[in-house]
Order: sequence, then structure tokens, then C-alpha cells
Amino acid sequence: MTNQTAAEAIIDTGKTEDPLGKRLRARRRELSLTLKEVADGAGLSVGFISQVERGLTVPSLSSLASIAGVLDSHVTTFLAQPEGKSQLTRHNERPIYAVDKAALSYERLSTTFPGSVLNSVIVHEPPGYRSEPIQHVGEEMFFVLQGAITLEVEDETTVLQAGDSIHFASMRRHSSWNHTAEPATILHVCTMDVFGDNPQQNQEPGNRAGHLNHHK
Amino acid sequence: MTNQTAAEAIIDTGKTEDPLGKRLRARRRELSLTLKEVADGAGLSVGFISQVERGLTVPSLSSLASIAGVLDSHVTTFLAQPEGKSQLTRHNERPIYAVDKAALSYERLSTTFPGSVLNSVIVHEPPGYRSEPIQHVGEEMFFVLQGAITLEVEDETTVLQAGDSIHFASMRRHSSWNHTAEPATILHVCTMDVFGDNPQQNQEPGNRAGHLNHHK
DNA sequence: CCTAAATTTTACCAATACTAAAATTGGGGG
DNA sequence: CCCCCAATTTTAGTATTGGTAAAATTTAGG
Repeated sequence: MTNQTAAEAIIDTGKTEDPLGKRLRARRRELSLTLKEVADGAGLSVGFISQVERGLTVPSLSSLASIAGVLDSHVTTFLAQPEGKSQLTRHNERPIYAVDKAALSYERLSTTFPGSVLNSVIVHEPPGYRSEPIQHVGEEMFFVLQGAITLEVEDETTVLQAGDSIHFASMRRHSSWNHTAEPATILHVCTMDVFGDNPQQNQEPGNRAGHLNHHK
Repeated sequence: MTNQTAAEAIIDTGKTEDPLGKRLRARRRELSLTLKEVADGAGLSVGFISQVERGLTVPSLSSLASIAGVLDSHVTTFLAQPEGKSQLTRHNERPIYAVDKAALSYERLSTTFPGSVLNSVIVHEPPGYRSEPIQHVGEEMFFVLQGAITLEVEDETTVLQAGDSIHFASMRRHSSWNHTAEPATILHVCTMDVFGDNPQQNQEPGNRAGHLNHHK
């Protein structure tokens, strides 16, 4: 509609934000590398890098990966990033989600804005509660606010006390267990779309089940 | 070296993990969509989607974006994801980073594994401490553990008490200020490479300054 | 200014992203 | 069992565009 370059039009999430090329250039400058250095490192030509950085061409995924490698960053760094309103939650006025009457409940901290990947909730685990082992895309972190829990990640079994934290890739099969007689409160952050919203474009919103199913 | 498909070889981060295609298929199944539905939605051909999902072809970034859109997900969802050892930190034995003697200090919670984007630290802000306003790629979340701080995100000024949280895109200019007479403890999570490590491949590691510079 | 490094531009080619259509699989019924 | 339909895979083939090499331009010193 407007006259942005093809690359810009293609890549960005719909919101106006820094396009791929700009970020690559910014990152290269940050490391004070020359086009040639990047090109050589990535096995590509100098001119091409120039084109990409100015949004005249869209690199293939493999090329982008190479370039990202030289820039010592992850591919995802350069793809559409969030933008939106910040979301405040007060400890006394948060939406609470009770998944099953068995008393496990969530307080949602983060919200969803276009491109957001961060998801945080406060989880209240009643004494004895045990979650099904699950694995999924992303990574996550637990920080124990109150009480203690036992966390199993694949073969490691760890007891976390208040103030302890753990960080791991969510693909590793994991489950948690409140082995104590006291309720435990955990701050849980993950990079996934736990609540099943975050529509990339507005399609039929309802009926999509979240991934937080401690299903059968 | 081995005989994985070209696509697999190209995309993955070096670690063995689910390649792009597998994830796309998994996601499609999750939404119980047909190849045709995805193809139509994305404006691509059925056969092509099939090829992509089986790793016979690598889609262009634009195509991938379209497909991701139909799958109601962010592009990054399907690109290399973390894998590694989980990292435990005990509240009494964490590495502490003191940035300037002015007494601001960090306890690092998360570690870095290939592809990880999650970064969490506990920040101790002494009374009166004020950080420089910064903006950068990514998104972040503050959760106040003790005390209170004033957080400014662009034009919004918010006072956060213990237990409160805020979540916003890091591109929005932000700074924090401990306006109280007590030290404040904040759990800070962001999707960026705060500590400046996370080498995608092992290049010269040293000398790269972190981004947490409250520099002049 | 003169030179050399860094970047941009141009012209061109070949790899491959993508298509269209035919071949295969896989259920359910009747 | 066989027909039918939906879903997926396979096969050829083309056109796009990702990518190159080299010349043109800019930038920065000395």
C-alpha cells in the first residue's frame, strides 16, 4: 500500500517496526564489523550483505542463519519483535484462573501483544499437587516465591526452596510436585503461548484450547 | 556429514532438535487443519506445504511468515529452539554481579544454552538509584519481590509495590527508579542477551561488553 | 588530493522456491 | 470387496529471486 521495500512489506508483523535489514546492520555496527568480514564469515558476497541490510533483498533462511552466526546471535533476534502497550498487574487485582477445582490456580502476569513470546504466571500449587509431565516448544524458568516444590526435568529431580530458581528448555520432559504440606507459590515464566491466544492475525478467536492442559 | 535432508542440515542450530518442518506439521495437526487449508490460507500450493513439512524444501522467509500466520503463530516459533541442561540457582549461592560500586547488583538466575532467549536476574536497587533510560530489542517483565520502584515506560509512570509486575516491549524507552528509602529487590526477565554471551558458535568470547550498560 | 578501505550499484546467472497435475494412500459405507 | 472421496505424496517443469562478480561511488586519512 505504501512504498516500503518489498522486504519490509514481507517480513514485518503488520505493525511498523524495525525491519530485518535494519536490525542486522545495527547488530553488525554493534560488533563493529565490516560488510566484508560478515560476508566472508557467512560465505556470502559483500554486495549481497549490503542489499540485505538495506532491505533490497530477503535472504534465504539458510543465509540468514549464517549471517546471524557471524553476528553471534540467534536467528530469531532479527525476526519481528514485539511492540505494544505495557501491561501492569497489581498483586491484589489479578485475573485468577482455576484450571481444575483441585485447587491449582494461576494469576496471569504478562499479556499478549503482537509478537510477544514472554509468558508469566504465578502458580499456586496446593500441598500434594502433582502435574502431568509435559514437553513442548520453548524454554521456561521457575522461581519459587513461597514454600517448596520438587521439580523433575527428565532424569534430574530437584527440590526448590523459596528463592531458588531453575531454567531449562521446555522440550525436556518436565513436571512439578508440591511434596510439602504447605501450599507453594511459584513465579513461572516461559517463552510459549501458554494461554493459547496471541493471534497473529485475528482469526476465529474462541474455542482454541490453551496448552496448559494437565489433561488426562 | 550424516544424511539428514538439506533443510534439516541448513536450519538447525547445530544441536539435534526438531527441524522446522516437523514443528510446522505438529502445529498444523494441533489445530487439526488440512494441508489444503494451510495452503489456501497462505496463498501457496498444497504440494509445497507438504514438501516443507517433510523437510524437502526450505521455504522463503515470506512464505514461512504466511504459513505461520495461518497457523496462528509467530515465525520465531518454528525456528531453532533451545535445548540443553537445565540450570538451577540457589538463593544463597548465586553469582553476584556488581555493575558499579554505587551498589546496584545482580544475581543471575538463567543461563545460556544454544538458542536460549530467556534471561532473568534479580536486581537489587539501592534507595535512590536511578537507571538510564534505554531501549532495545525484545520484551521484558519486572516483578517486584521487595520494596517498591517507580518505572517509566515512555510516557507512563508507574509505581510498583512488592508483588506487582509489568510487561512491555523493550523497544519502548524505559527506566526504573527506586524512589523509596529502602532497597528494592526486583525479579527481571527479558528475552534479550543481557549478559552479552550466548555465542551461537564459539568465536572469540572475551571482550564483548554486555548490554546492561548504565553507561554515561 | 591521492589512495585505500568500505559501501553501493549494476548486470547477470543459476539455484531453488514454488506450481500444476498426476499418483498414492487411507478410510468408510453400501 | 470395491468405489469414492479427502488427504497427502510424488514428479516434472518454470520463473522467481537469491546470490555473485565487478565496476562505480562514497568515505576517511595522511
